[in-house]
Amino acid sequence: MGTKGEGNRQRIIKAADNLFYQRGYNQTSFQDISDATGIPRGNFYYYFKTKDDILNAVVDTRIADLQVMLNNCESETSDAAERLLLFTNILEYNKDNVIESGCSIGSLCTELAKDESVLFEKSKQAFVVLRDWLTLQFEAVGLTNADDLAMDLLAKLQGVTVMACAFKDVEYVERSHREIKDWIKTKVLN
Amino acid sequence: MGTKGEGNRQRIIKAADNLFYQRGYNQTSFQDISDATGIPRGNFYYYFKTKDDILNAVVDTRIADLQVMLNNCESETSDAAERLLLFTNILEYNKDNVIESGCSIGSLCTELAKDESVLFEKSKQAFVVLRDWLTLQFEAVGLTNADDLAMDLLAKLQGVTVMACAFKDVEYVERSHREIKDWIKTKVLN
DNA sequence: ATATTAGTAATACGACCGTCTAATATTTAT
DNA sequence: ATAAATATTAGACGGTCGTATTACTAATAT
Repeated sequence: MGTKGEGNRQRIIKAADNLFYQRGYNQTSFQDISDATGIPRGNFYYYFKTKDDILNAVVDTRIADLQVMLNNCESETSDAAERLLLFTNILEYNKDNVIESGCSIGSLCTELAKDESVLFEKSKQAFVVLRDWLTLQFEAVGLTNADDLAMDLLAKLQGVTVMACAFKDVEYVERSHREIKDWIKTKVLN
Repeated sequence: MGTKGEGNRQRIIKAADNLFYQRGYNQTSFQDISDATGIPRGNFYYYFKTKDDILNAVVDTRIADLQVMLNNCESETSDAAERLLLFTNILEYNKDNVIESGCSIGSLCTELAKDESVLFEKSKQAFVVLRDWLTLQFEAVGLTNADDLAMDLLAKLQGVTVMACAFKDVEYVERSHREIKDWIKTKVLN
């Protein structure tokens, strides 16, 4: 069965993932993906009915990647507070990409929120995964307003990302990362 | 001299302003602006050489509007701390739009950062105006790291905006607005 | 009144978009 | 070996995009 086919499918998704992140969904054409992969446009429709389907697959892989990252945080330590601190490292780990293109999830939601389409709901799913996981961790440290704190932490990360991308400031990212970790510690100690 | 012409020019800018906000820059066509104004496409090029020129004019009017708002904050009170609190009211004042389309400045920068073009630099100017004004206010209350605090406040607003737009949550905006005002108060009292 | 300018409007251009079809090649199963 | 299923490829389709050109009307100045 389609082992070679799956290879091409994966290559299309991976290239689309990068392009959607670096150029935006609407600004990425089939030709762009074709150029990036060497796979002719016509072949895309063997794997995906529409461009929307490609985005669906991209978001699914992004969510899967997130799950892996969250699982790594969980296997690293059983201390929920420590897990939260580990989680925030994505900011510093991806700081170069953040400065260049923002957050892959946040910028996609921001873009698709303006289309009032079903694609926005799909892009939102990645945020839901993060929100739910963060809520669990804040609950695990005994905080009652865990969901609020989950939203607050995500908002902090998104805010830093938007400003860092706008002003192309690496030091600002590093400083903000430290302050976010401090904020987590103060919340957790109460 | 062209009084009627200026009228049409203003109508084009205003319609483009709204459409760029609600649909994004790249997703807004000349046809969309034509439909919104009743002004035929062909007439646009009498006032603007390119679509980029329209965006330039839109950003200029947005900055002018921001200046008016900041001047209102200044004329309302001479207390810089109070001015900062007044400034944050834009979040609650525009909460319906925020939930639907995000921040007009932030989402534009996020979109255009992916084009690596000169348009991004233009869109960034609105952020610069806000950052400079906020820095002045934090300095006026005697804080040494005023520019950092200006960035932090903008990041808070942007973060709340992204999350509020993603989850379409009005109560979250209101709660966050209260917490941002509390944060300003704690910073100002030290 | 008439020449000149300012402003309006219709339309065409080439390029590119997402989509689709049909022909071909490759792999798999019998 | 051959039929069937899987996979690949090129090219055409209609539509829309930003842009440009041209003809037209309204206003202004001499």
